[in-house]
Amino acid sequence: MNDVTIFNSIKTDKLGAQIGRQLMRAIVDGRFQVGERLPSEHELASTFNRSRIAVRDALSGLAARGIITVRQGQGSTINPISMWNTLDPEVFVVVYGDKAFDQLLEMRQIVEPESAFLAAQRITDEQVEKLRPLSVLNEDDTVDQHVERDTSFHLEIARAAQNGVLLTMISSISILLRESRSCTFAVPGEISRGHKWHQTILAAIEARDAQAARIAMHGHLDQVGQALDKWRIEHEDNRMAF
Amino acid sequence: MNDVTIFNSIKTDKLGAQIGRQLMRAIVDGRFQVGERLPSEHELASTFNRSRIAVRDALSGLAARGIITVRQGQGSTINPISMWNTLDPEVFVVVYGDKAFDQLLEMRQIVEPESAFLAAQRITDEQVEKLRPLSVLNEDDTVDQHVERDTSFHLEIARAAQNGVLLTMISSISILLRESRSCTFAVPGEISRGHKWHQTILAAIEARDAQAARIAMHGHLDQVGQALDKWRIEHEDNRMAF
DNA sequence: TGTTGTATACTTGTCATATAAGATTACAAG
DNA sequence: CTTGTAATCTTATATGACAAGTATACAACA
Repeated sequence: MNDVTIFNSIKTDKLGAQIGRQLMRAIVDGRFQVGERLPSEHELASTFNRSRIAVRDALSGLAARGIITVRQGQGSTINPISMWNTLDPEVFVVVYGDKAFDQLLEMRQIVEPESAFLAAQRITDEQVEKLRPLSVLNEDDTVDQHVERDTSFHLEIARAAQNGVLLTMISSISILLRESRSCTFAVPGEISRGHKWHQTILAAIEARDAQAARIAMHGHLDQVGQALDKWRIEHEDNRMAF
Repeated sequence: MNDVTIFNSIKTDKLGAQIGRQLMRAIVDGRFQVGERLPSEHELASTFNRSRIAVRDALSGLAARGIITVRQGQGSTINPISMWNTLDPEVFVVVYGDKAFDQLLEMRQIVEPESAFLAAQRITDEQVEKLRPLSVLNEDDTVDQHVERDTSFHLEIARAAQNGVLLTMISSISILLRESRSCTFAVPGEISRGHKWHQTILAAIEARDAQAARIAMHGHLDQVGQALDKWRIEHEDNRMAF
């Protein structure tokens, strides 16, 4: 009855999702060209040796993510990548792999300082109280707890900015950022550095000093970028082994 | 055989999408609480007087957008709004209605100047050639053509910024912005003002002057905001009629 | 009292089969 | 060259069935 997770969760994916992933992988790998037609549902059912229902599940999943367009009587055609919903985590990991950290960080550096800026102008007293405990990073906690706390802190700031679109964007990024955060928190001394920056940001927001909040958030993200670089240098030899 | 579209396209939505929209509307209207269970597929099939297949289509659509979680043996439960993919156009229009223009514009003012900044630094000669014709706004074209051209121009700049995440964000916004653009282009003189700003932005990017590109994009969006205000004043009386 | 097994009823997941309806093609009729 | 039509692809929807996960109540047991 302890909190530690010993066993991995048993994978219980629906058939449609599994088939969908295989199809997505095939599309991303270029086995089907943009504009090309996929095999018919009947054919796919045969090749995967599953029912048409399962195949339809998979196809409707791909269609919902903008990857294909299904039309009655005509079949399924592959959409240009510009139509894909690459912010969907399922799509993102396949399209970008694990090496999108730089792009994500660059995006954060564009959006999050402004998020802090607006938050400092618009945050309510209630939201300040909610934000304060989230700013603490305790050395004794586990990596997962750090990731959780850090994510919540940045999300709460976005919420305080009182712009639903901004909040949605940042939370989309947050989901994709989980792995990156695990890496940076593994760098020695990063927790206390992160903690100090969080306090600086919090103080600026509490004081309703928008400019200071923007600058502090920018500095914080610079520090995150440096941590990411350090982590990479430390793990470069591992990658060379492959 | 002319280009002008006289007739509206016949709506040919799939049953699942229609049922899904009705369910989404019911959820947003608060007829079901967060965490609550939806009626079973069988019950829903009865109430909508459709097959279970159609209902399952609808539910899997909602699940793909993060609105509900479907679990075997347990039914479908409604997720907290933080899990909803509100960037999905289908979800966005229901959640935010038509009055999210301000939030969208604020988001653009955060993201797009940086998009132009990065584009000026990273654009290739080929991309400049693609961008140039898109910058032209011709007074003789239809509103739809303006919207199309304008959207492409801003998207191409985002593409030139060479950051997939940024591009995806801006294209997500673009889809939601279609209606807003139709409004602003209806304001007299707005086409030529937009044209001039586009030329300014293009020139800055062509000259690889990142600072100038950022400033120009910011000015352009300020002008769009003013146009939106003008449009609102002009249409205020119409809204009072309701 | 508290735990364990079990039956039961409810849920979604998957399947096979059939029919409706849109899309495409070829081709005959005018 | 256009129009109508049949054939044949495709997906859309319906029906009925069974498998399998989940929750609950309750008996059996310690």
